[in-house]
Formats: sequence, C-alpha cells, structure tokens
Amino acid sequence: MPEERDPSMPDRLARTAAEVFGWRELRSGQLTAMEAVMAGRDTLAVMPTGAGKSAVYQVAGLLLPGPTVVVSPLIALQRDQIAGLLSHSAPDAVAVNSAQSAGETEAAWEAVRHGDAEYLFLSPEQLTKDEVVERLARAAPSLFVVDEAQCVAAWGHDFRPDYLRLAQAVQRMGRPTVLALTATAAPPVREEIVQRLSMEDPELVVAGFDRPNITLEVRRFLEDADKRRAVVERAAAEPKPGIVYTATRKDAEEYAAELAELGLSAAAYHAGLAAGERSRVHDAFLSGEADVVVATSAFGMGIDKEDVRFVLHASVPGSLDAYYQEIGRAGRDGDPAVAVLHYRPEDSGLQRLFAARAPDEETLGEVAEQIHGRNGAVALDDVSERTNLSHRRVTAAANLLEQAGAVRTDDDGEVRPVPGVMAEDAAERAAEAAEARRRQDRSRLEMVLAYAETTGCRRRFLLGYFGEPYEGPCGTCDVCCSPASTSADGTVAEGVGGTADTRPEHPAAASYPAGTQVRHSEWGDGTVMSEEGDRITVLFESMGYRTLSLAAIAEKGLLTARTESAD
DNA sequence: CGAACCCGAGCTATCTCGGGTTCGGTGCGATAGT
Repeated sequence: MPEERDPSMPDRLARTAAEVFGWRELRSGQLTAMEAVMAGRDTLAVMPTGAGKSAVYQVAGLLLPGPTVVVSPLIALQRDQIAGLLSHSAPDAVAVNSAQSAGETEAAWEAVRHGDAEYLFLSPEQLTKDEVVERLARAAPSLFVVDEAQCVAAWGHDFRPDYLRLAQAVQRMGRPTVLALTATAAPPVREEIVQRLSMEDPELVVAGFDRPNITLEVRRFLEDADKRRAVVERAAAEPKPGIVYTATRKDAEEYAAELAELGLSAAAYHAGLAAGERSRVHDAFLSGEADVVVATSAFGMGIDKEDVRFVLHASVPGSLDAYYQEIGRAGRDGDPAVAVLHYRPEDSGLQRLFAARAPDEETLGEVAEQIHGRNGAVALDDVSERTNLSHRRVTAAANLLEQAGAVRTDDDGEVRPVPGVMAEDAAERAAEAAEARRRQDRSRLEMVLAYAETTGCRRRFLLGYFGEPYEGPCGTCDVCCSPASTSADGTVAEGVGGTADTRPEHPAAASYPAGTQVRHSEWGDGTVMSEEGDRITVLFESMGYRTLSLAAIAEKGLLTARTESAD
C-alpha cells in the first residue's frame, strides 16, 4: 500500500536524534532509511560500519508506537548495543537470550509488556520458540530489525538455519515493518536478504562502498613455506595494530606463536578457545595492548576499533563478501591502511570443501518423510525428536524442502506438506536446491580467485563485485602501482600494460558494460558484473558467477542482451 | 580439496616411501555436573 511521506518527518527525526542521542547531524543515508521506516516501508540499508546503521532503528523505533525488536547474531553484540543505548537518555533496552538468568529474562518481558523497554534484542534462535513469538505478538512491535543481515545469506543455509525462518516469525507477530542492516552485501546477497525476509517492495539504501585509504594487494605463492614466511614478515613489518586472518585454528595458533617469538605482542583468536581467553584477547586488542591478533573468521563482528593499520589474509576466504567485510576492519579512522591477500591456489580447497556442506539426500528424505507422513502440521522439534537428528540439521533440511516448494510453514510455526507433492519428489527437489546453492557458493569462491588473479585494478574489481561502477585506476592497489603497469619496457609477462596495449578489437565489448542484463543460451538470465580485457564476468541467476570470453560470445552467439522487465 | 598423520613394507632402517585415514569454520541454546 502506498504511503504518504510526512514533510515534517526529517525535522522530527533530526530533533529526536539531537535531543535523545546527542547527534547533531544525520547523514543522508541514515535519514532516507529512517524516513522509509517511519512511513511503514520495509528497508534494506547497506552502509559501512561507522556510518551509523544502528541510529536508523534507534531513532525511528523511538518515534514509532510499539516496541522495536532487534535480531542480532551474537549475544556479545546485543550487550554492546544495549550498553550503547543506556549511555544515552534513550528508553530502556533489554535482551532475551540463554546467557542471562530466567529472572532477568522475565524482567525483560515485563519491561516490554509495560512499555518500559523500547528495544528488545534477541537471537534468531529465540524466534523458533512459540512462547517467544506469542509474547512478541502480544507486544505488537512496530519495527523488526535484522542487524548484520548478511548472516541471513551467509549462515542461514547450514550454520544457523533459523536465520532462514525469520520471515515466518515476523508474520506471526503481526507483520511489523522490516528493517535489514548490513555493512557488506553484493547485489545477489541483497536480493537474498529481501527474499528470505519476505520484505515487500523494500526501499534500498546503499551508501558508497569504496574505502580509498585501504591499499589493496595480493601476493601469489607456489610454496606453502614461502607464503608463511611472507605473512610473518609482513605482519612484523607493518605499523600496528593489525589482524591476520587464517583458515584454520591451528594456523592461527602457529602464526601467533611465530610472531610472539619475534617479540611482538601477538595473540591467537578462534572459537576453540575458552570463553575467558577469547574475551581477554578481544579486550587486549581493543585497548591496544595486543599489536596483532591472528584469527579465524570468528574474530570481527563487534570489533569497533578505529586505528587498525593492516588486515592480512594468510589464506583465501570463501567469498569476496567475507573478504570485504574482514578488510573493512582496517583504517576506519581514515588514515592509510593495507589489506594483503596471500594467495596460493591450493588453499582454496578448504573453502571449496566448506562450500559443499549441505544436508545429504538421506537426511532430506528422512525429514520429508516425517513431514509428509503426517496428516496435519508438525513442529520441527518433533521431527528432530523422531528422527534423532539435531535441531540444526532438521531445520536446514526443512528450509530446503520449503525452498523447493514441497513444504510450507503455517501460522503457528509448524510445517506441513504441500498437497500433491510426494515425500520422495520433495527430497529430490530439495537436493536440487542444495546443489544450486553449492554451485552458487563455489562460484563465489571462483570470484575470490579471479580477484587474486586479476590483471586489472583491484579496487575496480572489488567495487564491481559490489555493484559499484568504478573507472580506476585507483593508484592504491598493487596492480595500479606495479612498475609493469606504468612503464612499457617491453618485458611485461602478464601485466596490465600488456593486456591493455595488445587487446584485440572486440566490437562486442561495448555492448556489455557492467549492469547489462543478458540471457545465455544455456544458463539463462544474468547480469554483467565486470568486464576486463577480453573477458566479462556475468552473475547468472541459476549458476552464480561465470567468466566468459568475448571472442567465444561473439563466435557462438552465446549471449543476448535483454531489457529489464517492469519490476 | 589438500595437509597431516599413522602404519607397514622394504635387498632390514637410528630411514624413506606410498597408501589409507582423518580433519578442517562461523554460535546459539540446552544439559550435566559442581
């Protein structure tokens, strides 16, 4: 339903921001998102950390009538947010999670019920409990916020499948306005967030992605030993503080030990450490006591530190989404910082393995049988009990079955078979959906390798991946700065200069600028993400990212341009 | 997918190689035992 925008709204928002939170100015992205939310419009805001994403729901939530529900992935993050709110004269903020006592939780619900608490923080897992959803429905929230919304796409499929069931919970609590917030999301991730949260005609607010003060560099290695030495030397040489990301816990420990041996204040961080040790390292990094933290992907969310001078990757990450998120922790103060990816093709094997994780057909079959073998609806926890499969595996399987159109969730949160679909067909279709997901994950990994091997400006490549056209050269990546790209001495083996100078004439190239909607004879519809030399990279809806040679396209007539449909 | 580890074979080993096996990342919440 179309809504009228209140012309006095910007003033009201600005006044509240100033009076309650002490913010003298709102940025345009913040204001746009707030206004949309105030007008009852679902909103996806993609804004870099530090741009004040939280302010969007803090201010708007205050002016809207009911309480504001915030889904946050980490209990530690919930605590940080609550502490931040308490430091202002804003109304109370409370949390519901497993880390607090039953008494505290009960007090939190009471505060919500009496209107004493404006903000309620919880994890997506909480929303699988009927009691929680029912209490929320009674509280009639006006705004449902998904913070760190990239988790929906990154974690929802296997690791934390309850992230894919938020839409049902929203529906059951009376369908408040949905606001999704993230710092990093490429166009397909945005699309998935919107779809998975069942956001209706969402307002999309995207702030600029470029972080020009971060120098981009990739170093390529054949031997593992050479790569390890380079990582250690670099971490030792760069100004501190910094973060080194590794692919495994063992590597994190080993690198940290090596750096400590060199006399640096270095510590390892990963999910295998005791909670006390984790928070000790976390605090030491924030306080400046630790120079270098060597970590797995566990380290990052909630690290609010301005002066990080380098982020090194000792191995390739699984996607550029993850990579940009991780290097984005450098240089938030605007001063120069570096991001160096240490790349060895073999290292991608581990990420390829992670990308293959999905419920197997046996699990899918078992869960499908349980759901389809019942006349009515069944709760997922019952399925879990009957099959002896974990909550997580059952939920992941149910999500795939639902995605395949074989199962649906009804108003009380239970799942039931879609009439006319046999259990066997359901499992098969779900397995196909899982396979499509696998292809997509692998294609995302391919994009990381393409970034590592690009002969063009790295910033242009990265920003292109996030749907932001950038002409370049940036002058602050290793490609733009390498001697080969600036001096034509004739000895360039594979440099940019060579590619640019000898690029054959491809009249077709002009017809595929980034953003062009195309159709492939075999792979269906897609969007051109970037063009580089004699190749273009296309994001296909069914296949993920694919790089095509312009020569082959022209020769075989593989692609046709299509005009974007009405919506 | 690739690295690390174990184990047995091998012109007898305090060594070397190949084959087989195992392991690898993110957090919530509930539970068992103090």
